[in-house]
Amino acid sequence: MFSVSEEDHLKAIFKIAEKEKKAVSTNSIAAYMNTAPASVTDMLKKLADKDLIQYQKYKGVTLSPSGSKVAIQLIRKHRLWEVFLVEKLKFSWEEVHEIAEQLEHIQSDDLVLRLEKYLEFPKFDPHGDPIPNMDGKFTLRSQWSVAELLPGHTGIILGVREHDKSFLLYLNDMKIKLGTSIKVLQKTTYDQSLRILIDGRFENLITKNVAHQLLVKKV
Amino acid sequence: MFSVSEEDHLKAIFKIAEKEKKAVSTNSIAAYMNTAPASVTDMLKKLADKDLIQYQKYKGVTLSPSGSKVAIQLIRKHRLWEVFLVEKLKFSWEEVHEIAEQLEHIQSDDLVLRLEKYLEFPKFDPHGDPIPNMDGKFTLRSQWSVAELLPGHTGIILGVREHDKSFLLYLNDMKIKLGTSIKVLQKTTYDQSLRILIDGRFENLITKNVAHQLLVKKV
DNA sequence: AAAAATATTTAGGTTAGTCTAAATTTAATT
DNA sequence: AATTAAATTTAGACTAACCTAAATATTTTT
Repeated sequence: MFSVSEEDHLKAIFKIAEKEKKAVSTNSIAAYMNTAPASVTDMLKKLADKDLIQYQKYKGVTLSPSGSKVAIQLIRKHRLWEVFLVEKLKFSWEEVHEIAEQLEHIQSDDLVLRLEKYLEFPKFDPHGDPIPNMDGKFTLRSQWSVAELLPGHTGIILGVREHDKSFLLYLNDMKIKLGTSIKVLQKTTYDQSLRILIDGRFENLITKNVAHQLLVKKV
Repeated sequence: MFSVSEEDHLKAIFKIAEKEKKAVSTNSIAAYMNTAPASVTDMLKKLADKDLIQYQKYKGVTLSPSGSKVAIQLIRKHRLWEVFLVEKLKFSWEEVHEIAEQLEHIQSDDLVLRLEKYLEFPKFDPHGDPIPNMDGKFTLRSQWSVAELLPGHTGIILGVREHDKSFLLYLNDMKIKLGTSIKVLQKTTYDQSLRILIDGRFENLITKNVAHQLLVKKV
C-alpha cells in the first residue's frame, strides 16, 4: 500500500507530534530520520498529495486521519513484534528495536491479528509502551516518573521514557526492569539526584534525568 | 548486506538451477521473477561484479559459493518462518508463502538462530521441504512420488512438489496433508490416473500429474 | 523595524531498479 | 550452410528516494 519510506515518515511525524503539540517541522523530521531536510520536503509533498498529511509550505505538517491510522498501525505492529521477540524468542529489551523496525513493515493484516492473538492480546510492549488495538486505541493508565515520587514512597516500574540502548543496559546493570519496585530514600536538594532502593535489595544513586525516564505506578 | 532485489535474483537462480542442471538462462530468471529479461541482465552484471555469480554474456549463470550461501540462507529463513506461521500462528499451508517472502528478507542472524531454537530445530517446512541448517546443509531422506507407487502399496505424505495455492487448496479438499496415508488402489493404463484411498477412509481419483506432485515415504 | 540567523524550499544531480525498443548473438530449421 | 527464430544484451528512459548547494521565507535579535 505505502512504501517503507512513506510509512517511516508518517511514523516520525506521529512520534514528534506526540511530544510537541504544534505542527511538526521539516527539520525535526529530518533530524529524527537522519536525512536531509530537502529530502523531507520532497516526501511531504508526496504525502500531502495522498492526503496523508496536512501540509502548507513553511508551516509544518499534521497527520490527516488516514495518515494517523497508518502511523498507529505501524506502532502497533512494532510493539507486537517486540513482545514476540522478548517473550517468545528471549531477546533482551535493548536488542529488539532494530529488528522490530524491519518487522513492522511486513504487510499482512491477518498476520498482525494472529500474532496479537498468539501473544494473548498484550496491552504493553517490553518497554512499557501501550500497544494500540486494531482500531488504533491506546490503553491509558496513570503513571508517574520516579522524579515525581516523594521520599519514602515506592513505585513499581511500568515503563521507560528513554529507549536508548545504553540507557537500557544501564538499567540492566542496576537490576531495574518492568515490575521492579523503586523506593525513593532521599532527594538531594542541590541537583535533585535521588538515592533509591531497588527491589528492597540494592541501593543506588540516580540523576534527576534518569528518574524522569523511569515510569512507575504508585503503591 | 545485499538488497532485496539482489537476494531475490540469487534465490531465483538457485531454484531454477535445482531443477535444470545446466547454467541458468536470463529468460528463465525473468520468467520466474515476472520481470523483463533486460532487467535481469542489468542485475546479473551487478551480481557478477560482486562475485555472487559466474556470468558470461549469452552463456547463462551459475551461483558462486558466496552467492549460493546467500540463496540458501534465504531459503532457510523462508522455511523457518513458514514453520512459525503454520505451527504457532495457525496459518494454513497455502497462506504462508507470500508472508514468508517478506519475512525472509529481515536481516538479523541472531533472529534466525533464536527462531530456529524456538521452533525446536525443525528439519522440514509445512510443505515438506527441507530446511537447511546454519551451514547450508539440507537433510536428505528417501522419498517417492505417489506416481511411483505400485497398486496395492501405501505411502505417507512427506511433502509436495507443487506449491501453487490452488493445488494446496485442492489437497485440502481431498483431506490430504503431511502425514496422510495414501494407498494406491488402481492405475489406469490409458492415462495413468490413479484411484487412491486417503487415510483408509476416502477414495478418490487423481491424475498422473497430481500423483507426481505428491511425495511419500513407503510403508 | 532592519539585520542577522535559522528554517525551508527549489533546482539540479545521483543511484538502484525497473521498463521498452532496437541491436546483436545464439540456436533451430530448412 | 544459409535463413529464420529465439534469446540476450545494449541503449535510452522513467520513478522513488535520496543528496548538495543556492534561493527564499520565517523567526529572532539587536
